[in-house]
Amino acid sequence: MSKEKAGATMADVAREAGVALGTVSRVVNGQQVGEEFRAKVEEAIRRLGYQYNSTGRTLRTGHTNTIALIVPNTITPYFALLVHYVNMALEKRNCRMLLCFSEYDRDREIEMIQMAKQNQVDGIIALTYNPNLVIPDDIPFVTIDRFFSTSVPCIASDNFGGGHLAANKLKELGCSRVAFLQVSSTITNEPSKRKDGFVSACVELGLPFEVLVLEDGQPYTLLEDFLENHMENGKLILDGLFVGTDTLAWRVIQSLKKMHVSVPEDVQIIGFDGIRMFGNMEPVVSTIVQPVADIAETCVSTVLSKHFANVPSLICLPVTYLYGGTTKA
Amino acid sequence: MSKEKAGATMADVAREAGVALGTVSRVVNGQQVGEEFRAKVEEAIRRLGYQYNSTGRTLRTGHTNTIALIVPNTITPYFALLVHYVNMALEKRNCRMLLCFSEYDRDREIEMIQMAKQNQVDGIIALTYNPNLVIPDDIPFVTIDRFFSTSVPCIASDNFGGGHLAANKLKELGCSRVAFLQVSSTITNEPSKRKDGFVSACVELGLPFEVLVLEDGQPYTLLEDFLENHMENGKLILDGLFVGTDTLAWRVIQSLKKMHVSVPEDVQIIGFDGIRMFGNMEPVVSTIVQPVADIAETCVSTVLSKHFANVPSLICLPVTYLYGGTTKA
DNA sequence: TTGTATGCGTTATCAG
DNA sequence: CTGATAACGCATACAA
Repeated sequence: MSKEKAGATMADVAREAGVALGTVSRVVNGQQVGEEFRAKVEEAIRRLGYQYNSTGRTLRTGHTNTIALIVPNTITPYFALLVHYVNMALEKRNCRMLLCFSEYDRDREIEMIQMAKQNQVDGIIALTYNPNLVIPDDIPFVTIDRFFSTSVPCIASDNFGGGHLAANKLKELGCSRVAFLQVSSTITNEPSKRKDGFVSACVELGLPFEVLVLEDGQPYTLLEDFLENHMENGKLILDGLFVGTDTLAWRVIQSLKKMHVSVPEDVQIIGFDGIRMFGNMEPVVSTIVQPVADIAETCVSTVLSKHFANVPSLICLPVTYLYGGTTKA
Repeated sequence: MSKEKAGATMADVAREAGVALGTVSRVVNGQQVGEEFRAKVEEAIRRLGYQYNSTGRTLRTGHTNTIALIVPNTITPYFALLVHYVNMALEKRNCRMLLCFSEYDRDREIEMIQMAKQNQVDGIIALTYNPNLVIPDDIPFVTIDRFFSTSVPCIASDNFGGGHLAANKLKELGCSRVAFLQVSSTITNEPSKRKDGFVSACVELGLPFEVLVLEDGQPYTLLEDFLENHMENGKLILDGLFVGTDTLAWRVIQSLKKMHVSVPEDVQIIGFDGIRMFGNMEPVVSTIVQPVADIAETCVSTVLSKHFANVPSLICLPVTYLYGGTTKA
């Protein structure tokens, strides 16, 4: 009785209601329609159990209200957060998310972009690592954490400011000899500026510092070697560490534990990202927090911007310090 | 020279190549085509920079090679893992993922399903909590962790077996008085069986046990009260805890720390899920590991099954024990 | 094997 | 304000 047929179309509804196809479309899209007509159409929709089919509109109009998001994976907590907030920002605007994982594979990054275009997405938001990725110019494209050119908007945290903040915080907490530790990808991207900000602040503050940046393929043991080399009489001669990511900070802490160096008593540690236990509980380490929700929101509003051509080419969003047990309170 | 026009279609390619539209379609879809024709078409595709548009095919054939995945969010590590493996399993089959977050909101769960249908997805995989969710019967629908009816395939871990395993493990590790702790959602779902398996094994083993199941809205302090009530002379009279999730296990450990009870010396703790630090590092607690990759793979192969009607209505996948520092080694 | 022609469900233009 | 009709890009049944 209630459902006559599985795939009723607007044409079926029109026939059932005794009106024209166009009228049904107007009702469905909430446009101006006479009250009696609207009632007839709505009744017919109910009777037939009509379900809107977005494919027709896409074919006709060319847009899908769908944005592709390309990230390496969703296992890494930072990416998981990003995916979450991007999707929420999209949904607020009645958009869908096509989620793609590159797994740090440069060929896949290229395939995903092509696939997204074949699916007529209205735009692409991507966090990529392919050193010579070519950005399509026929579709709004926004990158996260990586600047390509002035015609490709890049959204990032204020990485430089974050490095600056970390150095100042360590100084303020009484550190007198610090180091910056990082595992860096081969490409130059915005996160590379964490070091620059840190170094700049150390110089300003007159705070003695060292820097160790491991290239992506190099073994983690090099970092442990660095720490070993800074031990004297069983004590670490550094009393403050700024580490490029929370993940790496965590590993460093495990290493220090094995070396019987206590955190934060012997050495204070600040990470970067703002990762929390189980996603929303306490922070894993004292850290510089990326404003993930803001980043996501900005990516979405940028990629959907009506005047995409006039959009800023680099937007850096402010970071904050968060105590997480690995610094003095 | 290379790109004549942004939106070349098969018709354009056909004209450029001097062949029929159908021939282009056949070439693009890798069907049998004469060698000379194929060459002409491929050349024209190259010249025009033709990009396949999947919308036309969807309109024509009704399928999208897209599956909707509905989960509460992606901040919670377990869901983030699930999303990851589902997407990988889909991609292996050349399918896309439309990711939807319900945020535990029952109304949103309903909206997401409707939205997915409007977007012509080929199937839906959902992990939901709406107590009276009505499952559409006109589209393949697979649920995770929750049995609806024999016509709706449910994929889950062997939760009962996991509870059993936890009890046996605690016994084997020398525990003599144990408890099960859980915060349970209001609906009955597969994870509810963790308790049943645990209780069943304790009875078999003659292991004294207690059970505390908090309803979803109840405050966590009730759990702390339970622990306090089992203190005698500053010592906990329980020496083994099986906790419904790793997240809760972690919170319990924090509470115990405040009560000066040490883990695993005074009390051994086993969680459930298999969450790791930063997604892929060491486990957070000793735990029963859900086979997330298998679950994802099974969901995908089930929802895409050619004979969806004949698919099993409940598939339970084996869990394993993993040492994570909160039990004796 | 290749060409031709139709229709998938919708939007938008144009008449009425 | 409503009705009729022509696209949108592609797959496919049918004719050649």
